[in-house]
Amino acid sequence: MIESLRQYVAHHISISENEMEEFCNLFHKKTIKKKTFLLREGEVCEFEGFVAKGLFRVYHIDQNGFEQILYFAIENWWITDIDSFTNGKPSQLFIEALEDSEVLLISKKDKEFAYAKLPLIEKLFRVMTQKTHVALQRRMIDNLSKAADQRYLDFIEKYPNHYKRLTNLQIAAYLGISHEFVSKIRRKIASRK
Amino acid sequence: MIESLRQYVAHHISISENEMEEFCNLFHKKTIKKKTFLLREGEVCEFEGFVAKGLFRVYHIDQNGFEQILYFAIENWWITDIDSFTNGKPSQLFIEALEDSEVLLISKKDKEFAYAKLPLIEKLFRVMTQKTHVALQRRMIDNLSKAADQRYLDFIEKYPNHYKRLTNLQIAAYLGISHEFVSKIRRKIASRK
DNA sequence: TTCATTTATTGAACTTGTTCAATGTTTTTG
DNA sequence: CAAAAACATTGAACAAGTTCAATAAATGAA
Repeated sequence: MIESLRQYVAHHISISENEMEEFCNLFHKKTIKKKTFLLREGEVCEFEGFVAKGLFRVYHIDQNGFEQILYFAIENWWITDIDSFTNGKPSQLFIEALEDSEVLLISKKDKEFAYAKLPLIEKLFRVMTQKTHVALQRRMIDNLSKAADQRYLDFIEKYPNHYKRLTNLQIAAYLGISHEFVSKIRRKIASRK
Repeated sequence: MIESLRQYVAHHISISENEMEEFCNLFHKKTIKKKTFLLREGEVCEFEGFVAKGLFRVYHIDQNGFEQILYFAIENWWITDIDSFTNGKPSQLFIEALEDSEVLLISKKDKEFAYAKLPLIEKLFRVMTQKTHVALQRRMIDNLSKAADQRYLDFIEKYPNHYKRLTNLQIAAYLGISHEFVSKIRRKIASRK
């Protein structure tokens, strides 16, 4: 399963086999069962994780008990609470496996070691963070401008692989609408075909 | 006006006077009049800018001609289109001065030069990008969970200095609601005091 | 200062999305 | 396999936010 991480790294930067080995050795494998948590609100996030297998949701629960899903992470995605991880603050987020999953975790200390020893790793994470940020900007704009049915269509078009593995409830919490309304959108879409 | 950039840098990292000088010399001053553009949709964003004075809006115009404001930048904020700047793509954004403003611009080449020569500068931008990202995550969650009136209240509480310098129309485009509804929210708030 | 332009307010009718409750369907688990 | 639990669908009543149009207020430029 470390193989998928190697491929991810090789796809983004060119480093020697030795460096690759050294970097990948900083990660620890963790197997995590469906419906269990990698992180809960209040805990300090001590890891950055690469999803080798499975599906996670990263979400927040507001004062009224509603969930907002920040993102879903499948194979080759990274999961962490950046704010908690980098600043050592208690997290406001939950990270939960939605399927039996496997994840490769790196600690803060080891990540800093990697930055210091392997400058290209700094580049790897910088590029990744940037991409994530651009995607979130795009999502913000779409949320500000598009109606729920369009956002639903965009979601299933943009993430066809996620979509099949998610329930209406989860998609609703990502789109910021009620799951009943997701049902109604589906019906409407089906009827106009 | 370079003084405000020096202060910003000094506040985030510890570098020598020589390094500070070298870094700050990579920036070019630009004075920009109210209602003029630093970037328009379709152009490639060739700069990263530090606002020394004034106020900018960074926004997108959708297919229906509606504006979505990604953020407002006042003194000590940075402005750029990361996606366009880092990937050399045509921008989907507009950056417009809402007041007569002064901005310090650095080119991509000079920024890379700084990264190569002054490792702490890499840290500076990494921390900044991270903060920006965390703030956007927070905003995303709030947009998913909170009603417009609460978002309006949060906005004026969080950005009291922006608020005074903005019109209802601009705040509406940031919150993703109509400006008429901003009026109605204001009336409601005023009446319950 | 004055006139033109932009911005803000208001109301009425409308659209989008929510809530609640009931029912049916699928998935999990012992 | 059967029972329980989780998930999905539907409708009716409601709430949140939009749209359009009219008017008032503020700002800016000559």
